[in-house]
Amino acid sequence: MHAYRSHTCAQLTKANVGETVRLSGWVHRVRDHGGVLFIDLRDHYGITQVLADSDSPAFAEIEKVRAEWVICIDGRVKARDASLVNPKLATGEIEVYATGMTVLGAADDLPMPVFGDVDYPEETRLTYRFLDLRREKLHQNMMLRSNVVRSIRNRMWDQGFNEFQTPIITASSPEGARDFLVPSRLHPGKFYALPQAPQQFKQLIMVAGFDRYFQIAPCFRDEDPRADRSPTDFYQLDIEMSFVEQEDVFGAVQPVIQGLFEEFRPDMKVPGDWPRIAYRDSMLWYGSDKPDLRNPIKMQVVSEHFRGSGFAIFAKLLENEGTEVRAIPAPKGPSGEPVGRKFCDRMNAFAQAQGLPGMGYIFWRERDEKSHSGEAVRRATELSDLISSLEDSGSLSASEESALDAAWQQLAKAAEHALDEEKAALKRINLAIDTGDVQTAQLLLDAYFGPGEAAGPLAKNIGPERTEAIRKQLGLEIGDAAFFLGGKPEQFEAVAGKARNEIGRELGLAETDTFRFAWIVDFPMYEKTDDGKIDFSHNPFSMPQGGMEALMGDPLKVHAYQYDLACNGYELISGGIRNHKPEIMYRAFELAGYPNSEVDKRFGGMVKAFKYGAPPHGGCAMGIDRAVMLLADEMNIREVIMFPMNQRAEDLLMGAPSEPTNEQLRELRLRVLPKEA
RNA sequence: GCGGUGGUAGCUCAGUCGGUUAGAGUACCGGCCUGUCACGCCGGGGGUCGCGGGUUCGAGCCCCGUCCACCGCGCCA
Repeated sequence: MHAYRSHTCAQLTKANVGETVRLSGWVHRVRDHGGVLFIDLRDHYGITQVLADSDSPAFAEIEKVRAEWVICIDGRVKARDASLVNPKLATGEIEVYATGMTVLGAADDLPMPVFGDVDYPEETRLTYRFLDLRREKLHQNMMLRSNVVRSIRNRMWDQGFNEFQTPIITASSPEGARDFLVPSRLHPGKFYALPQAPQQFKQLIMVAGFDRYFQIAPCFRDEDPRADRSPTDFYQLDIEMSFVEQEDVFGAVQPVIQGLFEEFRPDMKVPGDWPRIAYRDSMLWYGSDKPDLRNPIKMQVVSEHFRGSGFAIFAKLLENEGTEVRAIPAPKGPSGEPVGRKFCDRMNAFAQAQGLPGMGYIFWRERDEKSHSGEAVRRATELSDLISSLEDSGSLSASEESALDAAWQQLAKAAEHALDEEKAALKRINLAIDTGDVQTAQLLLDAYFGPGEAAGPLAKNIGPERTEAIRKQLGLEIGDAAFFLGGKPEQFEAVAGKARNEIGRELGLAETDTFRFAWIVDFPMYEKTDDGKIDFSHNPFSMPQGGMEALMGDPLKVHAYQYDLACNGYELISGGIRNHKPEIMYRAFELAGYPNSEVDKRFGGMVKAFKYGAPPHGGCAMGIDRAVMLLADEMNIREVIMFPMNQRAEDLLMGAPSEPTNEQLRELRLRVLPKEA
């Protein structure tokens, strides 16, 4: 017999009944009935019920065990009566009658239970991470992660990629984030850096001719965390390919990612059409460069409807250079419940909480028939239909002309008690029909006599014609609403994106059973910093679209061969076609204010390599932690990392960071400055 | 660095308008219990209400400061 076990806690079935077995594991749960007691014995693989009664020689010892002790049980496999079978357990048809027990590792009282799925404070969970990891959910998340990494490797190898390891202790590489530095003992006063990504190494691997590289690579960045961003370190699937254009990278990556998501979430849809969306469009339509496309809301520019309108805030604002008014359409959700004033006011408050002056809104409701009867609405619809068939035929027959005339007369009669402005509209409709201006005629018909009317303070200010034109542009109907934001787009875009999410969520518009992917492309190469300087807007390694020629014009108009893959509101992948030409690289840096000497100093190794025959190349990197988050349906990245840091980048279990000994500091020739008062 | 939310028993939480000795569940300890699988029943121990100050006859509750945690912003592909 093996020292610890003959079977795991998930293995025994009816077929083993009568066998003498040895099991080891943790005491998951004890149920002591006095004369008989049950232990749920748990290991990595599963749970087996152990039974002992007063006839068992081990009974007295077993009565003493407590939750999370590690014990070894000798016993006999016994079938359970049909009425006692536990269908929730794989081993539920049997139990093990204990004849002997050894305590392998006793446990103190627990700071948090392993049994059950109650939420516990992060601090406790992180301090006792080993207990948390025993719990079912985290244990499963980590197994998912392991399986995901295996699947990724297999898929990459199958596509002819080779995995290579790159240095961890290396040179600082200014990719944007803050470096983690490592003091050098052999070179006092000098420091290594931990790589923010294996960026330069993978490009060197391409120059070295290996053609297709990948690595599950650790990356280190000294930045503050977010729920979806681990401080200190995280893992990437790092990919690089030679002799490729952007679409080649997409073509290599999509089957890996799609296959991965299909493999681990068979319950979810993974549509294979991954649109390419320009960065500029993504910001306009979704207010984000990582849009959640499960939400169907697409924002639009509606400035023209507000220019010179009675809504002074927007009308004035539009007189300034670079301003726009954008609409967030809010169609009613699957419930069919009209989007009303209450909801609109709540969203307005949401925008204000995000620091905007507010969001104007319009909602469309059934026409209130105070000024004219429902008859007018019906006649207007008839007339509208007639006009549109007229538009199709192009000219009027005599019978058509008289039909139009009759319809018009009936409308005028039905609208006998109309308000003055409606009567004025009637006249204009007639005129528009006469001059063959079908569009104007229909707009006026719908605006003043259509079945729906626009409501809300903003609608009153701009009047029915403009609101109707907006409704038509946005494709909305009665029961729907729209929100409006104005100003310089860069100042409200992000909040608009959040509002879009919030509206989609509250109205229940978004899909819940789908992973929606999209490539976001054509990122700007440069951006203007707050103090008016030109700087790289992403990483400086991407090839500018248009090459050297493009770098001779306005830098802010240059797009880079730089792309992200967005999935359900997360940025899953980021990559680019690299700049492999030294002269273009020097120029690119020059535009950002770095002289050639600076390029040589910071990327000397790589630029030198480019001078000895560099292939065109490009690639990308996928956040492993993020991918597992999405697959595990977790909102927090710590749920998919074995030993994560807390919000202040501390490892509560290991006690990092910690103070070095004086000996260590002396050896490194370092002195710690006291904290400033 | 800034903003939001929170901090009451080992753990999860309740605690009304400022008012008697701060409660429940769970875990732990003791007793009973031979078919449970969140076993059940009886009893017990366990509290600097994050910390400091203030207002008040009286503070878990109100005020000021401070520390800690999480979420967000800044930052970060």
